[in-house]
Amino acid sequence: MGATIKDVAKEAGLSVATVSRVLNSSANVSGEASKRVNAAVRKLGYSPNYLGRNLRCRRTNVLLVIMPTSEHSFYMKIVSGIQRYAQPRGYDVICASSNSTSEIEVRQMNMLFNRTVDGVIMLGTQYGADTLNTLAKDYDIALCCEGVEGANVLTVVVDDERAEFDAANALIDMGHKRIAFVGANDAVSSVQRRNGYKRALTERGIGVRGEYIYSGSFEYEHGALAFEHFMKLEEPPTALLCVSDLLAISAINAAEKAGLKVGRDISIMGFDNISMCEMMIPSVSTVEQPCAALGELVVRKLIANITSSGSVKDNSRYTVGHKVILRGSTAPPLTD
Amino acid sequence: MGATIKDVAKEAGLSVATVSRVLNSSANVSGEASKRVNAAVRKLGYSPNYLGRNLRCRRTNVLLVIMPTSEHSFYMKIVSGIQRYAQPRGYDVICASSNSTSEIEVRQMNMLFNRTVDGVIMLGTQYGADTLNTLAKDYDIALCCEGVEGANVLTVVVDDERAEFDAANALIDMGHKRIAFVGANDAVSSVQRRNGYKRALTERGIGVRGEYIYSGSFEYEHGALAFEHFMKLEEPPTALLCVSDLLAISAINAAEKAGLKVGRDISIMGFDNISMCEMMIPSVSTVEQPCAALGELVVRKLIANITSSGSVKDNSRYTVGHKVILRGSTAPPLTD
DNA sequence: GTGAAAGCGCTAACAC
DNA sequence: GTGTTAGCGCTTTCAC
Repeated sequence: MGATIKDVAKEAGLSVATVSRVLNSSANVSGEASKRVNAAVRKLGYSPNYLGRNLRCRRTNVLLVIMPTSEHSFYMKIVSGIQRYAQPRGYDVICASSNSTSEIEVRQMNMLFNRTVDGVIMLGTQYGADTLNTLAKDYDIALCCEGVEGANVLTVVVDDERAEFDAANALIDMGHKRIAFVGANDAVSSVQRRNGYKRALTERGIGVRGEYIYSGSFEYEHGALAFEHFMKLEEPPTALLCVSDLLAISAINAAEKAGLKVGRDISIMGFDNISMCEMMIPSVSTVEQPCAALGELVVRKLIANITSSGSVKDNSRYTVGHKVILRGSTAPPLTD
Repeated sequence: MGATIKDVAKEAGLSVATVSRVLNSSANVSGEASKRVNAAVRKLGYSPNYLGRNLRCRRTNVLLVIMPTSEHSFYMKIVSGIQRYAQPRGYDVICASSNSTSEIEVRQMNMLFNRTVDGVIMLGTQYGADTLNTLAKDYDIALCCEGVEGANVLTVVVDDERAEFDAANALIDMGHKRIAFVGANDAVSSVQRRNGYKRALTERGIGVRGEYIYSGSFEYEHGALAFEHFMKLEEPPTALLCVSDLLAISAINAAEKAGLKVGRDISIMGFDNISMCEMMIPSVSTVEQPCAALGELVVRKLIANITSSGSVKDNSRYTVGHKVILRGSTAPPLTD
């Protein structure tokens, strides 16, 4: 163990330069040399030290994905999409979770600053627009799933406004008029989705009621809390549009506990299309975010930025298509 | 961007050696020097290049966790436990997913061979015992959750045999006699759990029936397949003991679809205690694997191995405590 | 308390 | 087609 390129050179009776050439399969090496180098590599169990290589080459071919929370299969699906594109192109993808904590996120970002990785994809961030804009000048970063208002940084998201607009329309098409929205206060995605929800109601001639809009967070319990809030109203909604599947599932559980049959007495819809949606009884209607497509697109653009060093960077905002999926948790309303 | 230690030295009017000393807060630096270095660092926006540092120091203080699949919150919980211990001790934790593919796993392991990371924790592996034993000689590796028969490698797991023994006994205590086992063919953990299941039945004077043992894989659909298999029997079981929560949930869905009420007509129990267990209706009885404890212990021992370079390595197998958790998906049997 | 210089393992320019 | 060598950015020994 611990053999270096020098050891290989000695073993093969060649110079380190030639060994390096063979290792990097550059042209201008004789078959004879290749053979001897490969034999030496095998014999010594040599593996190139990437610290040396990367230091010299000023790049690592490693990309870091920072997730707000790791206990959410949705994010990992995006990572899978990222990997599927990046690996065949010579990039390793690693991930880390910030627990939505600024302190940890900064710490992860250090891997970018200290050259451990070539680029970072953030599936949500605590950074503000100003900081992101500054960072984007010097480093290759990208946002995915969750944009930041005013950040001129490579961003790939679904059109949240339009997606929730479509979801709300699907409920209206079923006959629902009393549709409530379960949102998370702060996130851009949540705000956009709320806008889409409002626009759908307005365009279809249904008034937007303040008491039908709940603002909590992405934490699980807020689904149940929202449900309880709505049920206390004089005229409770017949459908709940939730800003995430987890919130929808939380609300579904609360509703069932309260004796309602979801998908008959009340309709509840999520967002994301996590795998749990199909595992639940009833299965959960939702808006699909195309994780693989999100991941692939963002990493493709990021790699383009990394390799096009020098020329101007692509800081655009891209959107990928969503899809409303109706399952067992939604149905026409019993009452008007 | 891209300032080096040299630039800082020049800016501060000191040598690179002194700058390095300040940066690493070593003794023997005057307050004056510190002040000037820090000012220069701030002014230049300097961040040390870890490739240089790590190359020189021959370590990276980065640990890699390889998961068989990333779309499984259970693994990420362990990663959280690992992080919680490692970060305050100066180690960064990154993770990658092998999709249970040998090829990808080898590729991830390259980060160990090429010195990108100091150690690897595998939450399941495709490697055989021999390979692992060889690797463990030269590198710092550890297994967590899923051991490998015959591998003398640092391993931290729950006592699977005993855990499933306890789970089976819990069902027997409820009055069940016709208890079936839903296992995954290959994995050591599954085999151990089957042994525990058998021992419980035997010790309580209940015969082990071959047709009550299903061998599939950890893939979701096998829960449903197992359920269907058992229901075709002349004397179907009254309880299913599944080797994972996901399999249990799959079986629960199949049972409900077949018109059974789980937690009354049939009892179904999982393993792991993933967060979904509490979100399901009915909530899922299971055996808790203490993820945080697993992660903390394995990384503690691994770091000890890494830092005790030279002296002999700890290749022991440690177990951490499990806990049977009874919820809505299990109940006394209706019939004998 | 500080500086000069060697060297970690590697690649690539240059010379032959 | 191959070898020599400089140097990537850093830490650390050794002198002073």
